[in-house]
Amino acid sequence: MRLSRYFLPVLKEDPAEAEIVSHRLMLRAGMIQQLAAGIYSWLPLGFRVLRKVEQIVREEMDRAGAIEILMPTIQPADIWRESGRYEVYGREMLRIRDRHEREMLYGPTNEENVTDIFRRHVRSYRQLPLNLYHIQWKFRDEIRPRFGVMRGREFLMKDAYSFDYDQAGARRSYEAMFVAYLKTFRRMGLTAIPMQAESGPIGGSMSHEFQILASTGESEVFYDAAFEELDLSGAEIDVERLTGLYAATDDKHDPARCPVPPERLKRARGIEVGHIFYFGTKYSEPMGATVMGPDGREVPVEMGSYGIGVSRLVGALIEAFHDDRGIVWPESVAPFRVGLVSLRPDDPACGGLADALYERLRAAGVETLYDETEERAGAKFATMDLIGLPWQVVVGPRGAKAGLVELRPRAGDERLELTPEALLDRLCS
RNA sequence: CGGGGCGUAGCGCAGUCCGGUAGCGCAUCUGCUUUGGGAGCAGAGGGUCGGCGGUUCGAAUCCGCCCGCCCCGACCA
Repeated sequence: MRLSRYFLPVLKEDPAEAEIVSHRLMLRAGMIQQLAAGIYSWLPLGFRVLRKVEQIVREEMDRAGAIEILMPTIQPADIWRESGRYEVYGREMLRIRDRHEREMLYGPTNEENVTDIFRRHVRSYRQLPLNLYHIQWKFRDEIRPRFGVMRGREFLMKDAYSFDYDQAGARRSYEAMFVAYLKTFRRMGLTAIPMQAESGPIGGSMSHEFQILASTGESEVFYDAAFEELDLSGAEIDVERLTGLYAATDDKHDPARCPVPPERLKRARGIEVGHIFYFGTKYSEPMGATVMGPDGREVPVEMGSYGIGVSRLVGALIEAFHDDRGIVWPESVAPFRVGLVSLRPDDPACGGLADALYERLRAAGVETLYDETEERAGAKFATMDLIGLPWQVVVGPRGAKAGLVELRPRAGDERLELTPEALLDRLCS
C-alpha cells in the first residue's frame, strides 16, 4: 500500500479525551474514530488489526472443533422472556421497538439465540458434542464506557456455545476451549492467565476469566510462575494440571492461604480479554433444548459459553506492546509487516530503489506500507514509530548510491545496513 | 446513578471572572528555499464560540433550560 494513496489520519498531539496509553495511541495512529460515547468507527489501520485478531481467534476456534455461524445483532424480546433474562438483565440491555411496536433488543450476548437454533434442529445425543460460535458485534449499555475500545458499549466479540449430552462431555468441551484460549492469546504474543471467576449474569458453576499481562492493566493479579512456562505445542496438554494452577485477582488473593510458594508467586497487572462458563441446563431447560439419550429418555442439553473480546484485544495488545514512541506490534497482528520509507522519492537513485523494493515485496506477498510521500525524514520516522510496524526499511539517497538499505526492527534500537537482495531474503522468507 | 470537569477553526489551547463583535500553535492551500528524527520564510483559506431562550444599545463572556463528551466510583468481553 502506498501511503500517499492510503487513509492514515495520524495525530501529532495527544487527543484531550484519551487517558490510557492504548486509547491515545489508537487515536494518534489513526486506527479509530469515536462517534459517540463508547462507539467507534474503525479506520483502515485499526480495521486491519481487528481483522488479524479476529482471524487468529477464528483459526483457533476451528482447530478446537468449533463451527462458525453468524447470528444477528437484533433479537426479539420473546426468547429472552423464555430464558427469564429479559427482566433480569437490567439497563445494560439496549431495548428497542420496531415499527409494529414489537419489543426487540440489540444483543448483549447470544445464549438464547443459539439455544433456539439448537432446539429446532438437534434431537439426539448422537449429534453431540456440538460447539457453535460466531464473531459478531454486541451492545451493552455500560454505565460508564471508557478507555476507548477497551470498554466500549458496542464491541466485537467471539462467543462460542457448547452442547453436550452429559456433564462429563460438557467438561471436555470446557477444557478444549480452555486450551484453545491459551493458544489463541499465545499466538498474539500475549501471556494469558486463566483465573477462577465469578460467573456473573451469564450464570453457571464453573468459570475462568483470562487476563493478559500488561503493566497498565486494570486489575492486579497473582499467579503461579508455571503459567509463563507452559508448553502448548504438544498434542497432549494436561488440562487437569492447568486448571489446578493458582491464579487470583487482588480482591480474591489471600497471602495467608495462597498455595504457591513465595518464590514462584508472580504479581502483575492484567486485562480481562476472555471469559468461559459452564452453566449446565440454565438455558436449555427453560427453553426446551433437549436431546434423546441412549436410554430413550429426553434430557436438557448441557451447555457452556466462551467469550473473547476481539475489539478489546486490540486495545489490550497496545497496552502490552508499546514504548514512548508508539505502538510495537507483534508480527502476528501487525496491520502491515513492513514499513518501507523512501527518504527522497524525488532523488532518482533513492526513489528508484525504493520503488523496486516495493514491487519485489509486493510480488512476494509481504504486507508493506510504502511511504513515498514528500514529508521530511523526521516526520516519516515519527509516523512509522507511532504505527509500530515490525520491520522498518529505510531507503535514503546516500545508501541508495552505495547500494545499501537499512533494516530496523521496531522493537529495540538495532539498525542493519544490507544490500537489497539480502534484505529481501530476510523479509520474504 | 453519585462526585468532578469540559464544550471556542481539522487537532491542541487562550480569551469567559471584569460584555464592545474572536486569537495562538499545529495542520491545510500557494510560492521559494531546505531535505537521515515531527524544517524555514512569505502569503492565503477556514469558526452560526455545543443548542435554544432571556437580559442588554451590544453576549464566546451574564442568567435559565437542554444536549454532548471526558475523568473518579459501583458493573463488565
